[in-house]
Amino acid sequence: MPRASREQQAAHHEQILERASHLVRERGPDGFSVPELMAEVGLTHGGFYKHFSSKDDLVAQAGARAFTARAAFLSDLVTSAPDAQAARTSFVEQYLSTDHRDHPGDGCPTAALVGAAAPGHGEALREPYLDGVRSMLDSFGELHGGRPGDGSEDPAALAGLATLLGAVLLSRATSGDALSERFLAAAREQLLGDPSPDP
Amino acid sequence: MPRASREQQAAHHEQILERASHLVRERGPDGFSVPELMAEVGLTHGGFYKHFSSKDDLVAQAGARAFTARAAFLSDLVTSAPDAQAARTSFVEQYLSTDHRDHPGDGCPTAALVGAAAPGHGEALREPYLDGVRSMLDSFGELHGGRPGDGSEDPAALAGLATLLGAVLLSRATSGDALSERFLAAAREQLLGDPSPDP
DNA sequence: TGTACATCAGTGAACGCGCGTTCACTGATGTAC
DNA sequence: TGTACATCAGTGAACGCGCGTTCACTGATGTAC
Repeated sequence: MPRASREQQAAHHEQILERASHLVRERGPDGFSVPELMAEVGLTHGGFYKHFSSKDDLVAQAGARAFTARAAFLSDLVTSAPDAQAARTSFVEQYLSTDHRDHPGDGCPTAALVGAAAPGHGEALREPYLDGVRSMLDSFGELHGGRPGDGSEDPAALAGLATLLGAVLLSRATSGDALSERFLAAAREQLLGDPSPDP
Repeated sequence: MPRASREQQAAHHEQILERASHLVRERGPDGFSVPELMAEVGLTHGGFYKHFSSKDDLVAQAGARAFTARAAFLSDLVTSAPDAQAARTSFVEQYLSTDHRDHPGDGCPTAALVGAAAPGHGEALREPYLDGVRSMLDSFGELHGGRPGDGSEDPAALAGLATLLGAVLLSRATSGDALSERFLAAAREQLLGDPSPDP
């Protein structure tokens, strides 16, 4: 496959970035290799550098893309709810679902990348991560009844996000044990006052 | 240094394990190499396999050691408090301190290893992690007024741990930004009803 | 519209590197008498 | 207590491997006339 058309090239770029945005959430920046990623998209590794200047560059873009995709998903979820109370319930129940626990690659990048954004793990994800956290605090803060754009100063939104994120990470780390579902249920109970199980 | 005495060998074993228990919390199981670890202890890498059968074996033991050391630290902290209420305050304030945020290598392994214990990252840490979470739930549950040994069924302890862990991880991921301290303060406020800043 | 040619997306071999692990070797330690 | 010798903790060169990255090459694409 030498010399793809511009259309094909754009499609390949899109496929690489899309696949990477899932892989980086599933396994972290060091959990997949450039040859592996390219093979999954049906290409060979050499062409990678026609699309990205380095793996770090790819990781930064894939991270940013994960946050954008997640924001769109949450926006849809909130828009399709009849009122703010229902939206908040949907938000929390989706976040604390076993589906979200079991599919980090399709899920919240704030949770999936929290380790990779910490100091000592490179700078690639730092800026997209901070933007993503602020955006999530804003959406969650509004559902809490806060003023738009004030999520990052609303203690209820900050503590609520910590509870959601802590519960899903603990639930993933204890997958297969009875504790896993209990973390999800306990966080749901605290945030919604509703101990109803996963549907 | 050929043929160390039994005393020296035991001391080396201890030093390797101790250093590894910090490194694995600071950087994760893949964040340090065997040659690096051995050099930090003043030895060469070849001798490593006289002490451990593989790096995975070391990681499992170093993880278990981190949980044991942490349990001892928390036990001291609780014992030195005048009553259960004061112990609970100490526990939460230590957990949500900037010192704990900035020194993951000396801190809570439940937080530091939450990513490495999740599925798809090897089995080495699975068992020590589950034991560690249960032990932490038990101590925290008792301070909440629950019955001894029932922490893993107490929703307040489960949600409380999720909030603590989520806050410290988000605080680490946003280090250097104003958000970092806000996560700690918001979680402290929720768990203690006390928004007082880090001393 | 047709032709000649420059461009460049993708290929696959090759690079240097650090990893986990192995192993022949060294020489002080620990033991047997 | 002294001597002879087997043991084995630690050394350091070497292994195969997969990584990120480079590069000469290919040949269809896209452009200029």
